Amino acid sequence: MSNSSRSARPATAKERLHDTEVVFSAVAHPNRRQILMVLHFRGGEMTAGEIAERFSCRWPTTTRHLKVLEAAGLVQVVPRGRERLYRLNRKRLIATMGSWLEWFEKEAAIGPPSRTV
Amino acid sequence: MSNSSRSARPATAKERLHDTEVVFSAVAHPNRRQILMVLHFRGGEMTAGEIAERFSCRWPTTTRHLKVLEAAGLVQVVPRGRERLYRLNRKRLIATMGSWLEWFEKEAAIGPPSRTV
DNA sequence: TCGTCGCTTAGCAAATCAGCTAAATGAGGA
DNA sequence: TCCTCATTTAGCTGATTTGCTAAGCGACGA
Repeated sequence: MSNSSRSARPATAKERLHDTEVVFSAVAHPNRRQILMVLHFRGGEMTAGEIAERFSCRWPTTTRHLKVLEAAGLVQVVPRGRERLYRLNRKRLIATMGSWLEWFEKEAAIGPPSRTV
Repeated sequence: MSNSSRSARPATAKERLHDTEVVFSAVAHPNRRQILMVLHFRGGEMTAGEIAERFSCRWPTTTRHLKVLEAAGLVQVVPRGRERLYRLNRKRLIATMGSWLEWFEKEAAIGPPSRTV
């Protein structure tokens, strides 16, 4: 993740562009959206196993989805014994998608951002 | 498009699910996000040619992106002479993505929607 | 220390996607 | 009528994605 939430300094345009890219790609898949939902509605924290047992696909497939979400900065992992606790990064989800969507809420007057895409 | 904006009756859960799916898939590609942006910041209406000339890829490729956006209900086409005018459906973009995102803004208390994904 | 549990990694196959070129279509103008 | 312009359709190719199974690995309990 090129995520700004890791550093104190505000994100550069390039970083924001990258964030948009990885987040939008991550949420493109229904199972990954579902994982985020489940995670959110179960309090924001679940082990890999708890997540995997809720899906029809095999465990390794879920693992990979989780890796995509992690790479997008939408979840973080905390190893706990032999389990892995996945934690939803709700703030990042809302910030990244929300600020993209906001461009369409303003009336089109000023002109587009320099490729915020 | 299974879009509710076409009929007067409120969308069923199944339709909303489908809408989420096609919209999120459509905005997953950077060029398609860019098309929506350009369209928005140029007033919401452009011909296929005006759109195509802003992109590095060939015209047929842009045409296909436009078809994806159209199938998602994010743009509508109005033939005008030998041109095709593409019109942004900003309301649908905001409604579909916004209402999905809203699930994460509420505190997780009530439980998830019945597979709104 | 040995087996099991929880999960990930490796690697394969099928499907989908995004780019391209070439050809087709349909409206308008000469 | 015939040509050209604006755009789409058809069809190919290579890259990426998503699913799977099998194997690996570290933590824990017996």
